[in-house]
Amino acid sequence: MKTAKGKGAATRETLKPVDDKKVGKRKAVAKADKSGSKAKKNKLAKDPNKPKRPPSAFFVFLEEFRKTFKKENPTVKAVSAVGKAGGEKWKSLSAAEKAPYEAKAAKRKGEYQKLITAYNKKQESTTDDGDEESEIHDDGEESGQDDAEEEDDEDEDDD
DNA sequence: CAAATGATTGTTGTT
DNA sequence: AACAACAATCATTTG
Repeated sequence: MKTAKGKGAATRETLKPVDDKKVGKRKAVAKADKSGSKAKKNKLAKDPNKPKRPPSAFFVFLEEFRKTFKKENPTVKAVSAVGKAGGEKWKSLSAAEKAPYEAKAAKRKGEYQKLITAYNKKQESTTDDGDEESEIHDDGEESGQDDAEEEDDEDEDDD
């Protein structure tokens, strides 16, 4: 067993290179850039068709928590209040309680990956070199496809 | 009037 | 591998 302090691959021990409670506002998600000027935003083009990221277990839990929170706190006004309360509560939950939320989040993730794949497939068409990959040809196409089969499987362990 | 912000954690995406 | 930004929400606030 050498490797002494190598921490080599950090098998156990929580690896936390950065633990900043607040990185100082990661970003305020800048959006809406339509001020006449066309800023050539190379790299990372955002497409309106790009599926949004799936909600994490925390968000799934939050959605329900929000309702409850507002129900018990109809006077609350800031979203931060629910966020803070939800965050603390979330940490208070046990893995078993988070399980159902994670399960839902996991499912959402699967669907998202499918969407992303389809989205990527559409984008994959042009083999042009990458300079101006933004081909702005707006025009309806893509006739329906993909039928969503709503499947609600409730697997609850019996106790 | 319209858009950003604030606050939470988790997950995905990019380098 | 590790960091960076974003996912929902909604009243408040600023330009």
